[in-house]
Amino acid sequence: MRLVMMGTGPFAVPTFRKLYETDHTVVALVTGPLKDHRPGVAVGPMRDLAHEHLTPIFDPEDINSPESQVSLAAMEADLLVVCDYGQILSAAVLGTARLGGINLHASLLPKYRGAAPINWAIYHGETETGVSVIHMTPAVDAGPIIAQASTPIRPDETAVELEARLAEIGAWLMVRAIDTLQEGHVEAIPQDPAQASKAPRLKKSDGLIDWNRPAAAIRNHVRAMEPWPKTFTFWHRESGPPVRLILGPVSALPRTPKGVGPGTVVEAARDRLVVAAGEGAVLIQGVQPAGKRLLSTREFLNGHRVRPGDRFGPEQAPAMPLSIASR
RNA sequence: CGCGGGGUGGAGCAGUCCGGUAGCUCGCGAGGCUCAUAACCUCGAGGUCCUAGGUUCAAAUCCUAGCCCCGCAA
Repeated sequence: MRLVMMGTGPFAVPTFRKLYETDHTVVALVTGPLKDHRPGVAVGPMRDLAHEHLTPIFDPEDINSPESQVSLAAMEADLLVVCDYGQILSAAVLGTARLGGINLHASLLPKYRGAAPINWAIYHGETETGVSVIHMTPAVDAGPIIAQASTPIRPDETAVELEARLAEIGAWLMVRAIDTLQEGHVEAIPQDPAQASKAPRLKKSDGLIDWNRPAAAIRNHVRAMEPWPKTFTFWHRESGPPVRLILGPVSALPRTPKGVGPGTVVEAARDRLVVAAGEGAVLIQGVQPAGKRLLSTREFLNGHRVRPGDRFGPEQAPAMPLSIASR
């Protein structure tokens, strides 16, 4: 079949690579426009792969514009293979290929529809997720499911690690789906809207830690927000403005410190930095101060006088120890 | 010219505004204490304060130019 690959981000790379190992023809790569044209800026693995195989690149600002549709139609594709592309395709665009488009989505649809399914799955403490290949419809991530595969989420797996695994599984699933499509007999299963949930694109503010949540939830938060926006909090000192800290790896400690409110530093010595959470406590194993690289807790504490009793929390509202009173 | 932070013994930082003896927490070395220790005590080594020029009696600190590193830009 004549395939048009549509993808931009790293999640699409394994799928794109695998297409070249099939008997199908990759007619073109459709990808996001280059943002920074300065020399020396990497153009990205998707473009590199296309160059390597002498595949033409099409990178319109707006894929749904009439001009873009004309260009797509001229490719006379059988199928649009879409993965981590970044733009929503109109019905007209989907119609430019004989069989329409299929999309690889990194969740067990209908759960976690949207741009950041991996991150939100980890954030919510899911122990299993997967990939789905759907037939594309104008409603985002809502088309009938052609193929699906699940995988467990390891307890300490970060979003980056999970994404890499799912991309590989997804590439394999995509190729299988394409082959079944070619054979013509596809039993696509409609999604149950009642089971649907949302996984919206991440915002920087999604990285702000809420120390009132249980320690285990904070740990999930930290591993979910990789590689962006990361999780951060503010260290409120006796003197000077609050310092923004990006958290490195953290562990959840089961014991809830007595007599202090969530966000209070309960230990700050050597290589141990422990902060009270709403339930349990969080052991911070690495810290990145604003404008600095990631420091081990030991390095950080050598240079910064964090003391037990200091508060971690949002930038505003020091939220003086609300409850010296014990629980 | 995208925005911002920074360059001070091996690590992380303070000192810079307001020029005047190189400081803190560690690490390293020697010794001591201890049944013992990542604990504690004593002593010690180790620094062109990024570079070049300028101002000055005197520059880590002020002025000018440059180099390099990092974070955020989704």
